[in-house]
Amino acid sequence: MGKNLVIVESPAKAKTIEKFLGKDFTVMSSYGHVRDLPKEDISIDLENNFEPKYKVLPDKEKIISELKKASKNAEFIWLATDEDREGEAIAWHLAETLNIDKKKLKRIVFHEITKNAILQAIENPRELNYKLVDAQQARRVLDRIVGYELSPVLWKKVKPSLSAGRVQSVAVRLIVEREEDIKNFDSVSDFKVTAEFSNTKNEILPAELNVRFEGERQALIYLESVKDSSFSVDSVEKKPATRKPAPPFTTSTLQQEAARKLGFSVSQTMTIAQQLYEAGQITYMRTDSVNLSDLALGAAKKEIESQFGKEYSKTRKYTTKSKGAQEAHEAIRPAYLNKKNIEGTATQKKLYDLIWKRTIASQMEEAKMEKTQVQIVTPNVKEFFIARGEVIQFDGFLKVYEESSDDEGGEGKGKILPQVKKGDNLKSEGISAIQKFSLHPPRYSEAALVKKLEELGIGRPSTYAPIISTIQKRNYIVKESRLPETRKIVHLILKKSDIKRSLNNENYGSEKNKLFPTDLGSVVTHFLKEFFNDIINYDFTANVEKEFDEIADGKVEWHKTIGKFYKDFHPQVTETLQNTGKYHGERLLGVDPESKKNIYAKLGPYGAMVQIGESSDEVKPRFASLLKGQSIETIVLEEALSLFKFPKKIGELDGEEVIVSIGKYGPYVRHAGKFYSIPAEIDPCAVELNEACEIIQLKKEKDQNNILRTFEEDTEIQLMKGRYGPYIKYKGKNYPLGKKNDPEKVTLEEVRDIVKAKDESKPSGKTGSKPSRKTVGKTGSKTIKKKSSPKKK
DNA sequence: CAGTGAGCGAGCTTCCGCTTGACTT
Repeated sequence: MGKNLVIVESPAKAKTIEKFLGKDFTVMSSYGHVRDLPKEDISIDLENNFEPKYKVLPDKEKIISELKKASKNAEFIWLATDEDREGEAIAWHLAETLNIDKKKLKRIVFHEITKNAILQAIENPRELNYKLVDAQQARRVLDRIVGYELSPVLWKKVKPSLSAGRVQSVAVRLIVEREEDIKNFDSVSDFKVTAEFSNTKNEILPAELNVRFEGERQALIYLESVKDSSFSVDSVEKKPATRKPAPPFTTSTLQQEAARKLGFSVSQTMTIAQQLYEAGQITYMRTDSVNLSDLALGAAKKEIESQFGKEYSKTRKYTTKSKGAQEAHEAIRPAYLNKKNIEGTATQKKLYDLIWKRTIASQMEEAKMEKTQVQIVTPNVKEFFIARGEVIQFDGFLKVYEESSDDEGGEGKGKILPQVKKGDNLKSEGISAIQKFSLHPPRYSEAALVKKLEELGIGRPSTYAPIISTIQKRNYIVKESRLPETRKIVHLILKKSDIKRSLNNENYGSEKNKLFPTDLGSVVTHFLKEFFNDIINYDFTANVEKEFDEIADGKVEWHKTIGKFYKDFHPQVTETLQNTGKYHGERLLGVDPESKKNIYAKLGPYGAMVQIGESSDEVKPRFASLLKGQSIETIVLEEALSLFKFPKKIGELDGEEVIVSIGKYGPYVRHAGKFYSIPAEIDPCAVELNEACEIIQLKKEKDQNNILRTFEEDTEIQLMKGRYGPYIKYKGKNYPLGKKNDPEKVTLEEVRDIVKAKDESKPSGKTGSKPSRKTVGKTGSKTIKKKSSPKKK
């Protein structure tokens, strides 16, 4: 044991640093926060100056006892946690928990994991910054109060087990409001006119008219007016332009680019980045900084000069503009810039390649272009055509990498125009006026949501991925794809003095992996907006961040800030609990023509439903659940009425009744005592006998196909094809076959052994139970039970 | 595996931000 103990947050970081320091230093890791407010209750003394009651996190007991042992033997303890609010707090919690003697404690910080930076840090130790620690305590206490006072309001007024918080509730709100914008969006159409012209060498010049026409009539009038016209070049304008590379990756921009270029989900990107980090291939992946170390700048320069030449290199220092950035780390970059490729899985290679290119490009010269704009006119007609082109004169960083963008566009980007000059006559090869519908605002993808949250200063690099999974787990939002719909659009084509009109099909509205609000998400958001608007305001976080900064600057005392907040907030909680009834997001759809009673759509205890009659009536109202794809916000009376028609007899098959109905697991067909789910894309209201028979037949075939093998000796055992490879199905339970066993060759005996082995290892039959071998001190008597709700996909 | 939807009240749920692993049908 060395006489110096250094503590950092991440074990991978510890490993690297240990190499830089001599044998007198032992480097250990805290694995993040070690102490926190226990989750069982609010753990803040609300009457007594908001004193937090911290406790060592249950899964950190072991690491704390190891750190304690090591710190006893050390002469000095160097707390080298990150230089930001959370890092300072971790250092303080460590000092407190390990009971470190003040004379032995040294606080050091570094922003880059380079030998120089670390040795320099060791030369310049400082004290703990208690003001910064207090800013973190304020942040922690505020989040706890908001989360643990708001959630119970939802339990009582909306539904049990719901959650609300400073971050998650705003994330859900963004998605709910975007969906409302889309619902309220009126698509209008106009006519875009494009043409292809040819010069004397028969080279094609594509162009667009300078205006769009409001309707078909105006478009037609225009086409008529140029039916027999001649076209000529009125002007050729050339302008130089440049394009600059994007800054190096932060967590948020990496997530966005990996989604656009590689199709990775936000959590997938983080998992792969973590693997690269642990393998020492990239720097830390949870960062809000675009800064590169001098070492990296030098390495990039050398790499660029040797690969592309001196003229391609340009050293650039980027500064962060994102709100609330704390910049404790470097940007995400390759650990060694001269390593263009790495060993690893396909996805690791792809992500590394992206990071390498982005980093290198950020240190390259800008691209130089010449943009050309040609105006093409017709005698006696005021509208004119514009052809745009772009010629790259020096590719610069484009040689390596270009950032993608979510929206299409880039007029004439990279398009080269044929040579023409003023006065040249051009021949029209065809002019078309095509109806264009305006597009509703786009739905958020995971990465787009992260981008928006970052803009609002909400959430941190370490939480972007968890936020997205939390609000999905809570069933506030869902990630879904939707098939396109088709509509007819008008095409008017003028060719050789002849105008042809046609109606063409256009696909629109297809969505891939976008975020949609659920009814629950909408209702909860509306509730919070009505009663706690200031908490889920988009600038709430930005405002409290300013106050945290004041605490960190020593201008205010943290208890005061929290006291001021609580004085306003808590009465809203008690007020809402006392004076409001249940909130179900009820919406009146109309009147039932049969009973003349009102029909409502609302959130019931089992999800969204429609209801005929009032809840207060003596006669119980009738209820029916909404189908997938329907929502409280958008369902109309007619659709509601058809939901009350189930269960519905639709005919007979083989002498037995065929019935369509809606159950716990969605719509189904029932026949001869068996149930067959109706796929989501089929509307159960429209299912008739023919289609029902098809559904039955299809299900039977599919079941047949998933069976890999059966055994004559024991028909209860089946080998099945599953998502995670072949598995054994036996008496309603599943057992993975294991990679070693070939489903074609395995014997019945071996299969029985696998079943027996698994049943014996887990006699309860419950899967995924935690191996909590460590007894948890005092709380040992209070058994913490995990909810046993198997998650459905 | 294919109903249920009130009200009462047992006992439970819940936050954000640091970290890394575990493991499915």
